[in-house]
Amino acid sequence: MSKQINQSLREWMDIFMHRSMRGWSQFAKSTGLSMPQFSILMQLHHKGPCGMSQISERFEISNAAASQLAEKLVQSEYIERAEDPNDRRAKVLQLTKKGEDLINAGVVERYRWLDELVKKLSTDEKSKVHEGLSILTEMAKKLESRE
Amino acid sequence: MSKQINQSLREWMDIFMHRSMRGWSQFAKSTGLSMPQFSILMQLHHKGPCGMSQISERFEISNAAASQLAEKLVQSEYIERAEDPNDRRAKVLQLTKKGEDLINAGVVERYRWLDELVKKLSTDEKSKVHEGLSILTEMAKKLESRE
DNA sequence: CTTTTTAGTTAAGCGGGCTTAACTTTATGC
DNA sequence: GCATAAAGTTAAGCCCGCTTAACTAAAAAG
Repeated sequence: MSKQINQSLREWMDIFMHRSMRGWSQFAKSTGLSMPQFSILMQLHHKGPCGMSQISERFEISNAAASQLAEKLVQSEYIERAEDPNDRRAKVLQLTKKGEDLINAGVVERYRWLDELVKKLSTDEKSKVHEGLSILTEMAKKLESRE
Repeated sequence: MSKQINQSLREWMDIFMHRSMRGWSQFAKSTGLSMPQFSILMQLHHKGPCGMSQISERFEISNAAASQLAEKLVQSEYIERAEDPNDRRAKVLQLTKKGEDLINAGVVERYRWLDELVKKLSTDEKSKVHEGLSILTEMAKKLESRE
């Protein structure tokens, strides 16, 4: 059984990742942002506001690099860089509305394929898919919260 | 129902994509390859051997860029660039064993998280997940083959 | 209160990806 | 067969991300 499920997981990832990876980088390009810049936006969207050092840690780049990337995103008004009230050395980076909108547009575009896919499923299939994914998501969240 | 399933799909993608995107780019970096170079390997792995023009089409870059990237991958022995026997202008790019091994190592590393996740599931949950994913994968393949 | 550590910025310089443009070689259309 | 189109390659030049190194400013440690 474990083999079967691993098999099906991998097959799915293979297909899915291919679509989404290429999709995201093309979307990023179409907005004029580089992948590193875009990834920072994604990250802020996913994990919420954070400081400069968190960026450099998560992306494994130097502090200087993070600072420079952030600067460009501030210039293009996708993020806001404010002073941390609790520590005046630190900054708080967060998405502006423009930034949020951009990511959401990307999500919509990216999932169009999935919507098409779902449309083709029967009601019964849909509910099975839903059930399976809910289980995965639940567990993923549980694990993530523990890290 | 359609709303529910879309919801669960998106939640899952959100989590999953975050992990895998960051994961892949870090893995690529650890191998010394740039993302564009690495993406080409992924692509060859996923879609099999192809010509130079297919690369430039799929990645939406110029022919020159594709050629230069391929050159580097040939140098580092991740791919092989042979003359197409049917058209001597064209080339056939394909992964070498070294290239295959690299991608597979990446896959293993990337899915370690998933394996952990699956381990935590009960037998019943596993079979439900398996069922759901199989349905998705089937349909995805059907759609893909039609493009 | 001084020393040290931490957060971030700035600038110089390297390497990489990408584009355009000029070119070679092979296939196709007429 | 000759002109044209197609597949790749090569080189020049640009922009970008990244690193190191030197610096500022604020917090923590003593």
